[in-house]
Amino acid sequence: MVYRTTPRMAERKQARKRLFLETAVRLFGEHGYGATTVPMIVKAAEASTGSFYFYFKNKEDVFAAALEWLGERIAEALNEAISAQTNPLRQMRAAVEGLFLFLARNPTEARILIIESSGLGERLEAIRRETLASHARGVENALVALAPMLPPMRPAVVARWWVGAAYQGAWWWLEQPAKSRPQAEAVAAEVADFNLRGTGADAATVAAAERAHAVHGKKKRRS
Amino acid sequence: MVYRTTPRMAERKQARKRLFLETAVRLFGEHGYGATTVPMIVKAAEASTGSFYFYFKNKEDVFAAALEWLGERIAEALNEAISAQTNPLRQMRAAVEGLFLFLARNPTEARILIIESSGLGERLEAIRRETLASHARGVENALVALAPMLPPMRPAVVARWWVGAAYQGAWWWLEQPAKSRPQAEAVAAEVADFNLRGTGADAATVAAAERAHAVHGKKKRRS
Amino acid sequence: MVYRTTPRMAERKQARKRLFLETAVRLFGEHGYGATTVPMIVKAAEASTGSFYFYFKNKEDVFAAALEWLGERIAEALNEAISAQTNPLRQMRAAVEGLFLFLARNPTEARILIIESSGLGERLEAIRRETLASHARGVENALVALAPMLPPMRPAVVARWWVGAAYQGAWWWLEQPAKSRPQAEAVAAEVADFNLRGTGADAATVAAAERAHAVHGKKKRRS
Amino acid sequence: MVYRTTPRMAERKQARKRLFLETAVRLFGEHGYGATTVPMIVKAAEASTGSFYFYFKNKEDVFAAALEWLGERIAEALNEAISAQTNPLRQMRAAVEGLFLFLARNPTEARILIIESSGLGERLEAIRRETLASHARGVENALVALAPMLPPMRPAVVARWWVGAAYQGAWWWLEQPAKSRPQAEAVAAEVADFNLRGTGADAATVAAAERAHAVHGKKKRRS
DNA sequence: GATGAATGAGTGTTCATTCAT
DNA sequence: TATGAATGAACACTCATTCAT
Repeated sequence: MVYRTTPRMAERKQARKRLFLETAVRLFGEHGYGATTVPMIVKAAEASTGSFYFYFKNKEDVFAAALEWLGERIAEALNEAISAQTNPLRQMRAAVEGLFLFLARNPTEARILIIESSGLGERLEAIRRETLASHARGVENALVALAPMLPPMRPAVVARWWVGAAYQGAWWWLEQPAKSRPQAEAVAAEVADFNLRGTGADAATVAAAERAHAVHGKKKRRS
Repeated sequence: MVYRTTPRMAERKQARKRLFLETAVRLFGEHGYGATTVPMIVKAAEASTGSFYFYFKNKEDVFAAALEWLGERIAEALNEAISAQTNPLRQMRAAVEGLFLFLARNPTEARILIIESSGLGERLEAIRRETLASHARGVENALVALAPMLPPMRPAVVARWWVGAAYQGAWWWLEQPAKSRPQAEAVAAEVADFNLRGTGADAATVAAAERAHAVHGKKKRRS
Repeated sequence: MVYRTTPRMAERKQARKRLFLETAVRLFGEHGYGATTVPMIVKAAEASTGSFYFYFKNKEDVFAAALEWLGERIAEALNEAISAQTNPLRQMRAAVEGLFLFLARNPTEARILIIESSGLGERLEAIRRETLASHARGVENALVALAPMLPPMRPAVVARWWVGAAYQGAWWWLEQPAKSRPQAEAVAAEVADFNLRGTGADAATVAAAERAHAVHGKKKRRS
Repeated sequence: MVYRTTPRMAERKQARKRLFLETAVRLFGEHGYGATTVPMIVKAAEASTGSFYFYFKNKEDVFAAALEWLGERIAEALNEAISAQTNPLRQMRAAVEGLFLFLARNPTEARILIIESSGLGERLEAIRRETLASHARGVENALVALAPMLPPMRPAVVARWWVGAAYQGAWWWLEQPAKSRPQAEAVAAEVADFNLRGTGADAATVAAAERAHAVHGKKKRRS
């Protein structure tokens, strides 16, 4: 007596949309926005044009959705990495490393965030800006928290090039021939070192932060 | 019996090509490679399609030429900034500041170096890579020269994100509403500080370098 | 869950393609390959550019298809004409007459086989060669069958100019102002006579062949 | 004191035009009318666009000139071949052989006469028609002269496929891989045999013609 | 929901032709 | 005369998008 309409269909629908999205992210990453065509996506997803336009208003729409989805995935990855740490300094370190590692491990998809900065219209640009900004935010907060111990600086700004260095590092890493690449983790640590030193957080500062932290919170992690 | 091309004609030809080039750089910077069409360039240059194809083999060809030309202009600017300094540390600082300022002052054109990283074919990608790499090279050399005074690091790699921070900084700066932007020079200095500290060149190192330098060359510039 | 293409749709599709094909054959025949443009075909077929390229990969592609289609139609006509005869000599005669009449009756389309021999790329040239060759083949077989009664000759070669004469005859006939044209059938017979005599099949041979034939198969047609 | 202007200049001018003409004939033969571009001709002739348009009104104009020039060359060759014979029958034979041999020996150029039958505009078509017709004329005259000895036929028409067979023969010959080609002269003779037999000129007729001829003219030709 | 045929504006590019030098 | 820069119409072809089935 159960009318099985909505649940399974909704599921299917979601799956279909997700399939398009994944395909789109990959193709956009590989070829860029302009050089990726709707026929390409449709073919790669083994679907039909009509189906595509059922789920997305237009090409820009998929790109936006792809961007957002990717942003979420990165945010998740970062949050996980950060929340594993409680000490602000360690969090900062975790943020760069997390970002770098995500980029290094999802190269094609990640490229979507690096390429095509302009000419995509306000809307897309806004989404991308927001994605990048959200990466920076975590760092910014940590910087603010540590401000007393650091040389004077504009946290919002510094956070930006902190992220810039991570991106650039990932880019460089990806350009290396796969066989002669250093360990991703090693490079991630190196970027983090560079950035941490860049903020002026020297050995003494680090030690101080550690101590300060040890006093307030004794615990470490949730389940 | 041979009808030579007069110097005047050659001059005109040069000017025409340059006009196309400048127009192209601007438009590519504004809209990206894919969204800039040949008709757009032609119209903006107030020329004709045929004329365009007389000077350039391809759309790709103009882009390559534009990239190269821009690369040269940046290199010039950097060289000038760097060669005004003799102390390696100051040179490094001059390099970041020079790059940042160039980007900040030639925003549309500079964007060409950031946009559309993939889908442009090997050739264009190679030119772009080379342009960016050449920026990093100056920094790299300085890093090598200072190696004994710095913590261990891969100069080639660090140079990359050094440049990355400058780009990201410029980008951030450009995004700010023009009226509320901080002084470009101030931000440039800030980026330089960040980067210098990032290399581990602390106050002591700087002082040491200054002294070392003072011995060889009877000083050069103001404090 | 699979949405099949209904038979009606398949039918429509076939019809559409055929429409393009017929239009193309006519235009190519009238203007030649180079002077026939895709817009011309599209307009004449009252369709759209996109539609055209939905059915054909290329301009070259339609030409190839047109050539093949025409070849089939001619082959059909010839086979019909030939198989109405059983005596090899009469078959040979039927072949020339059939070819001539086909050309004379489908002038514009037929022209496609004569025009633009070079500069069409290997593929097209191959198709055309094959079409012409297949005409010659029937004649060749008959020549081989009759070899003992004829002067020595290279059947493959002779078959070629046998066909050549038919083409040239048709061409000449088409050039005549429509009103002063002799009866197509009369000219066809004349070409056949010329060709038959050319092979050396004189009155005696013909008679012999008739007799030989009469023995096996109890006659077939009228005098 | 001699003002050397006109004579040498006129010479030069002629040479230039001739150069263009030769180049054009070659290229048209190789690629066809449509696929041969003015730039191609200009480049191959190592001249300039302006120069080209100084000598020819337009592209069609060169093609016409090329056609005419080629026609003259063939006519010359044929006349020479024919006038070496006095007996009409031998002349007919010489005509086919001459034509075949010319085509076989000047393949690229000759192709110009086979390709591109339509779509070239009335004027060009007329020139081409005339060129082909003039080949047929010699044959036609001979046929008329021999009419009493031959079966009834339309000389003008038969002459056309006589020529057709020669063309087709040459075409076939040219298609053969160069190394496995039979001797051009042998094929020429074969074509001539075929054609002669086609006219109904049997052994008896030939002998009669020989005799008739021997009576009137005793001489033969120059060295 | 799904399909794919249909559309036509728009792209990159070529080429015949003109004309100032 | 000779040159080659300049023009713009036209071509082959693509692609985002719509819509009848």
